[in-house]
Amino acid sequence: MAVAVTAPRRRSEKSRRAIVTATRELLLDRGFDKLTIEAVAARAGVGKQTIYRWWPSRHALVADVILEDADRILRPVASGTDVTADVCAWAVELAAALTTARGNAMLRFLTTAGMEHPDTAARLNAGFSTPLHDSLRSRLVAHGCDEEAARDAADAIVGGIVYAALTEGRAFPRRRAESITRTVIGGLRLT
Amino acid sequence: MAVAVTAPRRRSEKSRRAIVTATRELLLDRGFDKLTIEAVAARAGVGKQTIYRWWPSRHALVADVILEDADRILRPVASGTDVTADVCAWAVELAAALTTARGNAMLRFLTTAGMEHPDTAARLNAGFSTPLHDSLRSRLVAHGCDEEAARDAADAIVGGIVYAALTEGRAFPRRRAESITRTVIGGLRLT
Amino acid sequence: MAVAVTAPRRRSEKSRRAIVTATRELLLDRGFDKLTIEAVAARAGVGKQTIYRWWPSRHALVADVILEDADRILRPVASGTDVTADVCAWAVELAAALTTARGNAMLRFLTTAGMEHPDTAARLNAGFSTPLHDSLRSRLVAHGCDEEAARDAADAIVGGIVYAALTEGRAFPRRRAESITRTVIGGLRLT
Amino acid sequence: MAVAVTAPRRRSEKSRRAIVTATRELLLDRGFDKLTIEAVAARAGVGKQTIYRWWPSRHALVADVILEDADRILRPVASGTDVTADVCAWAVELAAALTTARGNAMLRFLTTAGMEHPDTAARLNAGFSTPLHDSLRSRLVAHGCDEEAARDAADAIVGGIVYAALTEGRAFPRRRAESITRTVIGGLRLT
DNA sequence: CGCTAAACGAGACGGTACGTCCTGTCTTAGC
DNA sequence: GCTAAGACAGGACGTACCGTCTCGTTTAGCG
Repeated sequence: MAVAVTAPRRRSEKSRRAIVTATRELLLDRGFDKLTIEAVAARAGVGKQTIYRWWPSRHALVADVILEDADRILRPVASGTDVTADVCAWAVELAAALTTARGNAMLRFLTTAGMEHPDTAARLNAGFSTPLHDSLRSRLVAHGCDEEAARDAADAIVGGIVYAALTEGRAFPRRRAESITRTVIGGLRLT
Repeated sequence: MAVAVTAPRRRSEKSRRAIVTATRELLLDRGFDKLTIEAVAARAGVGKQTIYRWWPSRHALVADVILEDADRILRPVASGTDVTADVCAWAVELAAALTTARGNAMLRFLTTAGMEHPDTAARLNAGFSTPLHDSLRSRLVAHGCDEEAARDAADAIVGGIVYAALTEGRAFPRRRAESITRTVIGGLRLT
Repeated sequence: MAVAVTAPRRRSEKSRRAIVTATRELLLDRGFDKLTIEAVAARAGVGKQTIYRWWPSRHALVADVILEDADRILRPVASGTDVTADVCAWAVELAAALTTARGNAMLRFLTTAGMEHPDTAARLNAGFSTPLHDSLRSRLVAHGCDEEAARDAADAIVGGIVYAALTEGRAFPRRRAESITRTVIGGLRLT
Repeated sequence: MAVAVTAPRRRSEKSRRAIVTATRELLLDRGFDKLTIEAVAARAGVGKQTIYRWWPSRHALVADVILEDADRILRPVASGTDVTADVCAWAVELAAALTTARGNAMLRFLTTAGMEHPDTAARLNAGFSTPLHDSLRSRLVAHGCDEEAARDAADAIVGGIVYAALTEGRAFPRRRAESITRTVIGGLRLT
């Protein structure tokens, strides 16, 4: 019988939101490695300790902020009659999200934030890469693609788009997302 | 008219090597964001100014170190009779390089180092992503693949492998690199 | 202050004692300026607020602790037949009290605690310096010494011993207290 | 022949003076325990590290400042024909110095600063108590007073005045310094 | 071959931010 | 209904590095 062993530390929701908001704002207009805990605290009108009390590191804080915004990027693949069309549309939408100023910035923070601390990396994978990959893969499987091929195709499509958005930045043209997707899907045997 | 384009900068090669070596060592055993100029200077037995004289920033220094090691990762695609076999072998080799302790670390530094400073990012792209992509793409074109399809396939294969190596780290199994590659190439019309 | 002795303050005597005891202990084994309210609260098993409710500052708390221990140091001058002998004995006893580990520590806290806040200084003077001075002075007056000379001699003896105990610490030899006392008293015209 | 083994660490005299001056000013208008290293650094226009590089603690810094001002208080006893007059004059001057706003403040810092750290206490004793005591004692010895009596008388006079200045603050009347001095000297056998 | 200017090692400097500790106030859960 | 427990805004601590700036000391290349 699960008794509430963990004391329900009376955390101030107001402070939490102020901190997350301040972090998001600073992240967008100064970039990840100009982001300092002191600046966040000052902008949020909060003591530094209140940040350190609830987040172990700057990376973890940024991770939380990004995860809160995850749904701007993560969308399910539509389940219409034409798989290829659905997947292409989804891919273009993904590319679009990753080439907005905000989305591209988020992608970079995402990559950097997970770099040093394995726990943060794991959380970010669970919140991003995995759902992204899974939604595509399961859509393909639902259309008769075998598991392994679906996984490979998902790797290729997601990897192709994300890696391009990472190296080419906002210059990556959305239509190439469609082009890549078609090339990969073309080789699969679908119903 | 004071030209003297080739300024005979009397730069000490000994110091340069000591700095690059010290940076590489510290990078591998402390990680990118624990790397400090002071630590590099101390380990190299060099004054801080000597570093600042020749490199504008920590990112640029790391970029140089990584580029010096680039050939551990970049290999041309073999030009045998079987394109698929050649590309698969190359892909597996790439995955292998990116999943060694050193290679995976380098991939992460590469990603992080290019994140803040556009110039550094450009140099790193020119030294890594571009050659990687090009060597694969040109091999495909040489086999009758049309330009656009070759580019897309190269995006999918390189992206798929690199992105997986980035998110899954050393756990990424090399055989999946082959599997991805086959899936993508399967859809192309090759001679 | 200190009128209404039986003030019906709904104050928990248990907490008061726990706080004072904890303060005394921390004072003796960490020193005055390592003494923190949080540490006192923790050791006394008391909320911080309970301390702040009854004492305005750290100095005041320490003052209370010291005043509770005052009788270890303050003794009346014996009223035997030989003034000089009585005063010398008293002086040696004072020096002894001020050169125990605890007494010397107390002397220092006493001095420091009164330094910043005038009210605290006044309370400490009333509890220490004044009684010390008065008991000596009145004994001398009782033996025919005129008021002014008695006051000066008391200043010289008390000051001489306390100042020496302050500057020389525990190294101050008790017999010098006697020697000083004899030198001063020697100049007075006593019955 | 002592070669200058110790490297002459190129310390900035300008910074040193700025720090000492800032400390003195803050000490006088905010008091010892409101004195913060950060405030000193800010007022001196200096990095905190520059303070920490040369002084181990706040107490040590204050000690230096006080010692630089020592000569405002320390004066030799005049060597005229009348010992009593010379000593009285000296005592009144001492009392005067200790009852100016600045002198009294210094006396308190002196006492507090030496409280926690034995090294600082030793330096301050060597710079203050000892010279004060010695100049008086040697003057007495020079006039035929035996060593032990001179030491006791010096203890009584210096202690009487300093202790009074400490407990009574600026209210201590200078003429009482003379009165105490006369009372003590009256008991000595001088030539 | 000796002069001279640069590059060098060392490290002090004014600063920024760190992560920790404590202050004094305010809130809440549990006896 | 008190009170311990402790979260909060704030501020100073002492440390680590930043990037700049002298200091002497090599050292390379020209004159």
